[in-house]
This record gives sequence, C-alpha cells and structure tokens, in this order.
Amino acid sequence: MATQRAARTEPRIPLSRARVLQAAVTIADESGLESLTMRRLAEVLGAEAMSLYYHVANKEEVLDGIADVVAREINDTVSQIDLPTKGADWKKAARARILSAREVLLRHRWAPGLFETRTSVSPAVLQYFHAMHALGSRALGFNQELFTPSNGASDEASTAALESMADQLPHLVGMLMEVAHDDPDSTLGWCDDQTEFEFGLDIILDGLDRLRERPDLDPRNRA
Amino acid sequence: MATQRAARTEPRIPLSRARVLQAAVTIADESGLESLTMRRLAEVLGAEAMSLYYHVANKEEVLDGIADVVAREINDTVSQIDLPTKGADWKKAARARILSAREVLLRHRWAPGLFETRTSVSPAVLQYFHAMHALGSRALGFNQELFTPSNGASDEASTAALESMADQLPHLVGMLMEVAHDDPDSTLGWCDDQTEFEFGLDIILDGLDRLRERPDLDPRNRA
DNA sequence: ACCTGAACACCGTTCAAGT
DNA sequence: ACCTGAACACCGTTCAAGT
Repeated sequence: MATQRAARTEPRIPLSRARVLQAAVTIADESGLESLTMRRLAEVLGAEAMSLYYHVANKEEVLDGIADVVAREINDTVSQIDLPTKGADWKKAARARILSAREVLLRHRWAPGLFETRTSVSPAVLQYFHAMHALGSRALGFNQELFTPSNGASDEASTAALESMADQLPHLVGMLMEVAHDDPDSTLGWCDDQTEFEFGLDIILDGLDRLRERPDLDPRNRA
Repeated sequence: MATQRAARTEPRIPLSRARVLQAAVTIADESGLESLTMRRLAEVLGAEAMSLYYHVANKEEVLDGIADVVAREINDTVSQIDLPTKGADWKKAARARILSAREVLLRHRWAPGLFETRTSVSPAVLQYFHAMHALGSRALGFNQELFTPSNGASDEASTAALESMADQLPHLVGMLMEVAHDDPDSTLGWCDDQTEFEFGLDIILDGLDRLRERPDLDPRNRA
C-alpha cells in the first residue's frame, strides 16, 4: 500500500518561472482563463500548488507574466515585418504588421481581456500598447479607450514603474513621463482622453462618409 | 444579550430581482466588478447571501442582468438623439450618439469587459451590439473583433436564444438568422470575421494616410 | 411566498516543516 | 535551494428548514 506510488518513470523536471508561465499559457489557450487556477497549474506541472509560490509571488504575478509572454510574442512577430517610415508604402507595411499581430491574438483569445485588467505592465506589454496606439489602436482588435493604465495603482507607483523601465525603452518612457508631467489627470496620457477618442472616431466616420459618396470605392462592392 | 438586535428602525424592504441588480451595479461602479460577490451583494441589501438565490438563479444571472441594465441605459440614451438616415448630416448624429454612449460607459467602466464575457445576451445587449456594429464598432471604445457571441454556448443554444427574441426585434433577428444560415462558421456572422476586420482597418489606414498627405486637415494641427 | 443556517467543494495564500 | 501538508479566510451554491 505504501509502495504503490514508487513507480516514478520520468525523472521530474524542476519547476521554474518560465515553465510555470508556459504551462499557464497552455491552460488558458486550451481551457480559458477562468480555468487557470493555482491548483490546476500545479497539477499540470506535476507539483503541489504551494510549490508555485517559490517561483512566483502570487497569482497576480502569473497573470502579469502570461500577459508579458503574449506581448513578447506579438512584438517578435511584428518586428519581423519591415516598416518603411517614408512614402505611401507605410500603409502596406502597417497593414501587414497589424494583421500578423491579430493572428497571434487569435491563438490567445484571452489576452486582450487580460491586458485590460493588468495593473502593472512589463516593458514588452508597454511596447505593445504603444505600437498599437501609434498605429491607431482602434483598428486593432481590442481597445484601450476605457482602459486606464494606472488602473488601481497609484500615480506614484506608475511613475516609479516607468522610471525602472527607462533604460530599456528610453525614448518611449521619456515621452510618457513628459505627457504625465504636462497633464497628471490624463491617465498617464498615452491612452484614452476625450480628444484622442474623438480623433479616432472622426477618422472612421469620415472614411464611412467617403464610401457613402463614392460607393465604387467600397471593397465590399466588388466580387 | 438576546434583545440587542431588536432595534430594527427601517421596516425592511423586500428583495426583488430589480433591487438585486441595482445594488450589483452600484457595487461594481464603486468598487469594481471583482468585488461583486454574492455575500457582499446580500450584505448591502441587508439580507443573507442565500436569499439572493430566490430572485436570481446564480451569479452568472446577476452578471447577465447588470450587462442588460447597462445596455438598456445606453440604448435609452442613444435613442434620444435623432438619427437622420439621409444626407451628409448622418455623421453629426452618429457622432453625437457614439459620444453619448461613451459617457454611459465611462460611468460603468466595468461594462465593456463584462459584455465580452457574456455567453447569453439579452435583447437590449443584442440591440446595443448591433448598433455598435452598424456604426463601425471599432470606433466605440471597446471592440468585438475577438469576441464570439456563441462563446461557450452551442450553436443550437444561440439559435434558440435568437428565436425567443424574434418577437421583440424581428428585423434584427431575421437578419442574424439569415447570416447564420448562410455561413454557419462565421460566429453567427455579426461580429468578427477577417473581411470585417480588414474593412475597418482599411478605413482607418486610409484616413491616416490622407492626413499624411494633407496635414492641414488634421484637427490636431489647429490651436 | 420569502428568507435563512449549516454544510460542501473549491479558491488563493501563509507558515512551519520536510529533503 | 527547493518543495510540501496542514490550515485559514473566502468563494458560489445546495438543501432542508424556518416564518
């Protein structure tokens, strides 16, 4: 009765932060984010739930971690498509980049919703957000209009987090800090404010209006 | 010791589904959706958690319920703005409608995220989704590109749900059923498919490109 | 008809203890 | 250094029982 569990075939791979996050992504992909529990995560890894806490501080860190994993995957994928900054070709490249980002998100459908709940963002997530924003984020398959990056975290904490990233993304962080300084109430300035929202809205409305006047330009009217 | 709790001042308003949902919205507004628990909800209402189950089937029904409450609020607000269907003025009206919907969502910041998790939608939520979609949903402060309405629910269940709404929204439901029939794989056809996504994307890219060629038209370049 | 107490299975997490 | 068992506070929910 006591020797029944002695049949250990595989030599037991040790846990690690990377293994924990990889397993978490797989669970979310296969069963949805709601079924990602610490106990299930441990089970998949062949360990006990309490063992996870040696590699991650808590579940929140797991969630931050898998958000970072997906953001890296997107950044990697997107950066393989060259982006000519001059000339009219920017559109073709931007289009290809956005559609490739979309493909990654379709493999991790829980990611957009998760991003919105994050209270602290990794450099990769920050870079991703900024890229989306720079390209006109509304096109992107999920939005940040109602998302406040400092959501729940204090302004001081957010600013401190930015400072700690400054060496990795100096230009981006510099810009964000500047905006935050100019307008402390603007949710750090890089996402939603009314002006930003209306700017994107007007682009879309103007585009639709043009199709109303020139239906021949509407791609939907071609076979 | 036994009479200490006898000081009942208010005569105890009976629970009701409407009261439960109203209290739930207030909790979510004030403390966030994550702090909406059945126990806290009951506490706010001066009852025990178990009493809630007489008025709602379970927590999922509470979540469906408050999604419906917000969708109704948006539909009511929006429908007070007349929408001329002919002529170039459509843009002004559409703009006003979208911005008024946005104001409601800013009062219930948890709602966009909640909508995306709903597995069954009320007529009000359905109407809201459709309105957003018809206006070019990407402008709207949250998106459905990665949202699948039949998310988790079977196709049969979704179709049955639609049929039960047919008397309330005959034209809309008719259209959706038709699309679902034409293309059963298209997530019921009213949200994301690749064509839809690319259509919205191209409108935005074309709009940005036009501003690149004619910077004088960019509202951001005026005082 | 409406409400509740006790109980159950399940969370995330702590902490002292094992190797 | 790495892992775990027992325990705690908190969930949603059931069910038999109260008025």
